[in-house]
Amino acid sequence: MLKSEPAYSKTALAPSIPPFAVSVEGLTAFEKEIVAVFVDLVLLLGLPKSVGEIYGLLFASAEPLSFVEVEGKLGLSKGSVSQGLRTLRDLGAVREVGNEDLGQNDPEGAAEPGRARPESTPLVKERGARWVAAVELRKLIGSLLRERLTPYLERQDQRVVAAGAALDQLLTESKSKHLGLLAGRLEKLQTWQSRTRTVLPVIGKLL
Amino acid sequence: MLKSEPAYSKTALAPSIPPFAVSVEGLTAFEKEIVAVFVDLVLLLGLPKSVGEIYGLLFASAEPLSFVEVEGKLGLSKGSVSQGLRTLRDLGAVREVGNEDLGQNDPEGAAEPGRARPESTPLVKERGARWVAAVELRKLIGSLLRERLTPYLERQDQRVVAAGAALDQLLTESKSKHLGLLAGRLEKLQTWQSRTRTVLPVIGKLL
DNA sequence: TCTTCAGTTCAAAATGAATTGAAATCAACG
DNA sequence: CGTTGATTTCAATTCATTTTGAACTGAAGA
Repeated sequence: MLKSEPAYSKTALAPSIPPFAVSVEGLTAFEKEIVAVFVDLVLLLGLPKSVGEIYGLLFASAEPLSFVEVEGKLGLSKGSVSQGLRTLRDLGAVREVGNEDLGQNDPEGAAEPGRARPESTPLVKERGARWVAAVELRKLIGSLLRERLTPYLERQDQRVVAAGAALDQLLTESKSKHLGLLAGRLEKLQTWQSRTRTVLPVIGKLL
Repeated sequence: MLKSEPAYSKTALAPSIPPFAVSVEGLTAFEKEIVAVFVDLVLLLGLPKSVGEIYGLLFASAEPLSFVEVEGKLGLSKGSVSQGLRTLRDLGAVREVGNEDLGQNDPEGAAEPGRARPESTPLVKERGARWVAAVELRKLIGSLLRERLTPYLERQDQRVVAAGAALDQLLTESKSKHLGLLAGRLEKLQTWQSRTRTVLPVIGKLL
């Protein structure tokens, strides 16, 4: 459901201030910095900027935020918020929590739609879900990396094999000469690849 | 320029990475696979596809290739080849070699009208440079990674510091309450960041 | 049932990096 | 020097992707 690709973006809505110009009017300095941190991280990993903005905002928020709050604070369109939240949920980076009582934070478990409704009590009557950042960065980064790296490694494997076959073909046709050199290079590719395979999990542990 | 003459249109509907590139007609199966390997690598690292194509072609070639050969074989524009070779040279991924001793003629021999190098004039008439892939993959990947990661890490450092300052600000204004939670998160960010710093060099060694 | 509003979908618009192409530059050679 | 061909430069274009926004869905609630 996700793909990749390097990309840069810029938020609309603030055409007047060229360089930094973010739509984020309503963010505190703290929130802005944290958002920037995650925007960069996410761009580095090839996800859309808006995804980083949303995660950063939730990470910087002590209480869960609603869809509408995210939309408003970041000045993103509904579409972007919807897709961004879904992406993040699928990655395990963000969690939906019941909206029962906003007084608390750090909720856990039980988020079923059929929650108690204190009748006639004032306060919240919003029905929308609320979102919190899942803060285990390790897992977050892990799943992001895995999501891109796994398909990548598979493709590369196939290609190296195919290249080997093609080279064998050339060898039997044996106009050989420089072919030994090419064989050597291909071998380098292979060893590098298998090394990657063994090293990556270790890295996962280390981080 | 002008207009029309699109000649080739790409499949705009295919969302994933299409394995077939329009340009590569004159490549052997071996070359195609190797090129694909490096195109993917390079895209993963956020560099332009053409850079991967060029490096892949050189990696798959037993002899050095000239600018024009690269251009022709890959069907890239001069501009792309120029920029790509420069990028690769700056990365240390590719090296310019003198064209004095070509040892042999063109690998394909089809397009080029004979080497026509009579003995008496030992020195080439071609003056263009020729290019080889620097095959130490370790260094290649290393410099690619370093090139993106270093500025990234610097920026992130600054931001985390700024976020800390902003949070302190909030703390002294002390509308505190949830702020402890935020402080905890910020700390997580800091530790994760320093861990990254220490782990990355290790990774560099391992690969 | 009707209304409202949170959330989704998807076609169209906006964006910005990669690529092109043509003119400018440069280097060797005659 | 002047020509020729190789390489660079850079504005214009293309292309892939993200973002938007309006129409839609569906559940609460009156």
